[in-house]
Amino acid sequence: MTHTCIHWFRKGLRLHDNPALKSALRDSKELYPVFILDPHLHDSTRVGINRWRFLIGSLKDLDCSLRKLNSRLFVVRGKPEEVLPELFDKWKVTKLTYEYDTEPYSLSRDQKVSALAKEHGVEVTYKISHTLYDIDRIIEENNGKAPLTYNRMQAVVKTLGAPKKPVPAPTLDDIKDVKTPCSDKHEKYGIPALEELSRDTAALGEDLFPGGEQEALRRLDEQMKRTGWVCTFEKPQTSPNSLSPSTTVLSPYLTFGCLSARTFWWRLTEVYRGKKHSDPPVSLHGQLLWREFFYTASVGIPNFNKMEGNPVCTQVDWDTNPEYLAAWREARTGFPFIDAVMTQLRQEGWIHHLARHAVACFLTRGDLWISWEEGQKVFEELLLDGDWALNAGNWQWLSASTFFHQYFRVYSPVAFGKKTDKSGDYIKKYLPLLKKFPEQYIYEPWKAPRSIQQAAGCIVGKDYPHPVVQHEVISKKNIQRMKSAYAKRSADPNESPSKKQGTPVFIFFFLYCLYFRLYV
DNA sequence: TACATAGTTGCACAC
DNA sequence: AGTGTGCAACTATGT
Repeated sequence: MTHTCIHWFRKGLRLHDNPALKSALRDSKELYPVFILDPHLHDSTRVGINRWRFLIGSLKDLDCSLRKLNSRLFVVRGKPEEVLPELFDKWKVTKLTYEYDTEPYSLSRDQKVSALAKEHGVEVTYKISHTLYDIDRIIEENNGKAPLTYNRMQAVVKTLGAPKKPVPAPTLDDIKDVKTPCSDKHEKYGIPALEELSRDTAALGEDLFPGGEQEALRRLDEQMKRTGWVCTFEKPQTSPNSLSPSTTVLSPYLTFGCLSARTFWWRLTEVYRGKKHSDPPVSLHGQLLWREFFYTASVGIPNFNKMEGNPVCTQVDWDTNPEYLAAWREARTGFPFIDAVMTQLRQEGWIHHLARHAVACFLTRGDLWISWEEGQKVFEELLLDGDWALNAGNWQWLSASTFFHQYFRVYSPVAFGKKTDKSGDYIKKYLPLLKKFPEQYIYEPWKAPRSIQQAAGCIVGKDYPHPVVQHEVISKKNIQRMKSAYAKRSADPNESPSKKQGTPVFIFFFLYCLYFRLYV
């Protein structure tokens, strides 16, 4: 019991399965739980209103839980590399603990902070608890490279065994010898109000997915009670356009670390025990492994959130088209399914994974031929579960740039939604303007005769836009553009140095070498 | 080395 | 309603 310790919450906004916090409690006499509002991360041009609300909810919940342990949360405003050294001095800190974070910004930030801590005589301890495994170990186990297929990922993970068991949340007994100095002077470390962070609070809808660990654990309990559903869960069989979510919506809680992935994993293991159940990649365990897969890729592949300089990403001549991009972002492409999904995304901050597929394919290789990096930015702003690694990885997947290569499989902005919602109830919910269109035209209102448009009280071209593109025509053209991008990829050894050369070139080179070995 | 195989979730159309 | 096909034909991995 010697240290005065700051536990620095960044992600990992929870008490359960928080080994770094446990480590802080083990040998400290004073504890300051700190969250830093970092202008780099918490920037209102990049964080939408729903994500602000989720973050604030999570901080309130964390503060509440800490107060039950006779402690509290200190919310500090400023750059970590500036405010932490000040706090080290002010509070006479001797130890700093935090959860390991693999994002490039976090790694360089933490490196700077660790150096500063050393200068201030502060001991640094960090623990891995955001992911199921130590991501660096996965890469090591795969000969220093990130697996590029899920199959390979599974093989590698198998050698590592099951993920570690989660660490229980600290109790009053754990904290009884550790004090958190609290006084009125500390009021400046309060949790921010939404108005402090964002201007357009009027745009807020209902709080469907409140932030915080308690809500995360409640939601987990609720989902895990559905044992039959959990055991038969197959992601591709869930619906992208049901009126209420067809999946768990635990992703925002995993992103912010309100829920530990290992806690989720082991709860699933309990539910599965002794029962027939689905398996990865489609099962719920499989979903957690997908998360791990993209985290591994994001660590092992340089420039993972970019096309240029990303060695595994197919280089594509995407168009710069601000009009198309705005139409997509603002839900006015003229394709009701696409616009409904984009509306749900903006209003609620969560859309089904397959809905993400449909709009991502539409923006990139399917229709609008706009770079996946543009889509990535929009998702990062609007998704509650916007996660650096998963967002970059999935955008590469859907644009057939990395991981997925069957670019000729194109989602139809008309047909895809019909498979699970023939009558278009989802469209009618999010685009009430179209709610009087008959079923026959709800996915393609521009095909409705004028009289039907009039009866529906919605004229295409006036009240609702014409489709921005002709999908049947443009998607065929785009497949050919993808084909030529792939042709360049396999022809250019600089782009993929590990790839074999064009076969004829290789054969000539081989014969050339053979000739010299034998005759020179 | 060369080839086979699989790949979480495409679509349209036939039967 | 489910299954099979053509579409044009990709890559990473395993053997």
